[in-house]
Amino acid sequence: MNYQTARGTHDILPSEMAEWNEVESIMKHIAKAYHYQEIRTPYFEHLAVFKRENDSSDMVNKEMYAFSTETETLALRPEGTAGVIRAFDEHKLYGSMELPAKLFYLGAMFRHERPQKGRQRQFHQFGIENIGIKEPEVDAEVIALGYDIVKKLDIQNIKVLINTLGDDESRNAYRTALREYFTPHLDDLCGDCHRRLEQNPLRVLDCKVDKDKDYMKNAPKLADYLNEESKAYFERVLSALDALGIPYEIDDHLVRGLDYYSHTVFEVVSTRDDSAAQATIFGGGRYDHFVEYFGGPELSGIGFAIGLERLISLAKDEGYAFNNEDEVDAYVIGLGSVQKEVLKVMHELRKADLIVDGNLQMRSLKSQFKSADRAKAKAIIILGEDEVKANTVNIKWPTSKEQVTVSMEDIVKTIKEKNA
RNA sequence: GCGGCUGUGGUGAAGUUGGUUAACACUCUGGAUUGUGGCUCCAGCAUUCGUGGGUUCGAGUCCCAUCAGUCGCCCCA
Repeated sequence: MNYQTARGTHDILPSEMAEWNEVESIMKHIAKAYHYQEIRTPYFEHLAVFKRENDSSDMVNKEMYAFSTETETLALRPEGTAGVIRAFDEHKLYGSMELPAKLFYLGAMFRHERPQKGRQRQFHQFGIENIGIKEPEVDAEVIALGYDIVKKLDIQNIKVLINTLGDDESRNAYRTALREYFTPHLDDLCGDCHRRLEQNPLRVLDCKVDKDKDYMKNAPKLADYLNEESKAYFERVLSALDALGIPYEIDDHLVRGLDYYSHTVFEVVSTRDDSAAQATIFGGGRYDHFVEYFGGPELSGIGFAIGLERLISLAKDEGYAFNNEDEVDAYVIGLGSVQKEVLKVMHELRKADLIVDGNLQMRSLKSQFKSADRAKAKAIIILGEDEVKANTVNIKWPTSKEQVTVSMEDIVKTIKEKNA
């Protein structure tokens, strides 16, 4: 029997938690600054929430953890947006919340892919959804929020890729053109592309298998099928980004894997060489019909998701200094049979809201000092049988080596004064 | 899902054409030194080389399978 984490899953160990907590707190902080509110949806939902008709994405078609009970078919969530929109509609938040509804989420996602660096089967995403208002400036604001997070972690080597898929009219016209164009080449297209041509012809352009074929290069361009409205919308998004000082690159091949997008789509990628194949830090876009799909009104929304594992690993690579907050205000050393007294002293200090550790074994003074060092104690309290008799303790501050003897009653006061 | 590479203690690793006590460094544990440590010195810490089979008189070293990681593809966060 082999007891190890399932393939593509990972324990986050105590030594790593400080980084996670810091990154999560930065993200929550920034989300708050943009006046977003947190929402938590279940880790599994009815399969149908994720697997929607006409969805050609691999994530939904090949990578989902789906399972059945006697009465229902469920799936572990592969992404956050579907659950959030489902909740938004189910609880009719469009009626009770000010629009745009500004929501953020944080949690694990599950995809059955072959693991690699920056790609796990259980991974964590922070994401936001801004639902109900369709204005180019909102799109820019959403991108700015993600950009702020990345910048806050001192990640410099990135670029923002952006594109527009246009509105329904533009995209339909373009789809028709693509189908007409590719149908004569059908025999020459790869298997995935056959499916894509049916479900979402835009993604044929994205195909890496067929990309070098001549007819690919001469394929119709989306830009030529955008109507004036869509072009104007995109222009305003770009000019808003300019106003915010966010540099970007227009990438007309950026289509993105999820089929529900329209208008603005974007992706922020690392430009570091060591980022390997998994360079995308966050990505997202606008969706026009998602809210209706789950039974709500016709509202447009926009959102993105950030991969936490990738973000943390990049922040480290880029030299971001994480705080190590595991130090202790006081460590209590006991000499002789004083365990009970040590316990009492610790108890008093903890009641006073201090972080305290101490030694409850019979151990040599030396090894106890070692433990105190390891606990990064700001103050070391030494308590022996003599002190117990005299109702005092010795307190030593390791950095200054200063030591005082105080009465039991004054420990909390002394520690608080000296540590501050 | 496809192809390549890798897998030795808590960590970084050495291990020659298979040859019998698995180097070295760090960490750790104990002691020198049960009343003031972080230096120094001494001692200890892998019946075993990811796991399971096989070849062989003999396997960490060869073969097969399997698991995991990693790189590329695909996809994406």
